[in-house]
Amino acid sequence: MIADEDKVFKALADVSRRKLLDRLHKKNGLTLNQLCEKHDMSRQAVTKHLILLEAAKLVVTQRRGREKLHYINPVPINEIYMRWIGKFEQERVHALHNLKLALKENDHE
Amino acid sequence: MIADEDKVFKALADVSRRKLLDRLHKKNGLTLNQLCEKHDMSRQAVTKHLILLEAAKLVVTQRRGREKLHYINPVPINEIYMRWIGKFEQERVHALHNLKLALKENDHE
DNA sequence: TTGACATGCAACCAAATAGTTGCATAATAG
DNA sequence: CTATTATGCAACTATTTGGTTGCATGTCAA
Repeated sequence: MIADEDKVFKALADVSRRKLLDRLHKKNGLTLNQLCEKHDMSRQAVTKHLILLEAAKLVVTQRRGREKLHYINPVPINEIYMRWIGKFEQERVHALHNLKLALKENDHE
Repeated sequence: MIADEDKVFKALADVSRRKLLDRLHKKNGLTLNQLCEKHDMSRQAVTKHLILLEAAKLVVTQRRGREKLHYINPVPINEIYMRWIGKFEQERVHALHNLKLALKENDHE
């Protein structure tokens, strides 16, 4: 069973949090202050979002002196896909993937 | 771009709505009343959830006389996976690698 | 036609959410 | 040491969310 499926879904439900994940995806290991730049809200608001992302284990953190580094953790998203989304979509996604491969192969000819 | 990415994520954020999708996945084309059975809430609460699922295009409906039939639609979930979740998964190994490096660095202190 | 059944609509309520501000604490640079 | 920087904590607020109840509408069966 997924430990905190609900936490993951709820964490992903907010566009600000998805944007934070996007930023960590582009550049991993950002500090809180770095994550606050380019976001139109207070540092404390960002902190709260990061707390939820951490609780959902979508982000893991590490202290370096007075800084807190944030790293994206893809495992929960993978689990969501494997155990929940997959049950609806697995066959379809695989079919599309195979189709894409086939078309790519065709390109090479 | 995904038309209503936010609506889909928000629709999936509630456990009652995920359970409704589960039930439609097991047996498609259920009426509102059938969906209300086995759920510990009023018919109107279920209706509201179904409205959100419909708005996110996760469920499509069809009238048959005085009944309303509900069908699961896997397309939005597929899009979420392909365009959003996939981009994290592609980098999964890379991200884990960075995390491992960071933790290792911390060890050296 | 009339009563029962299936769904729709609107007003209301409590709790959760997303945000704010102000102050506290801890680490680093000079 | 002291000032600055980076983060943490707490109280407060407005809005959204998930639920309720009551009544209305539309369809079907007897």
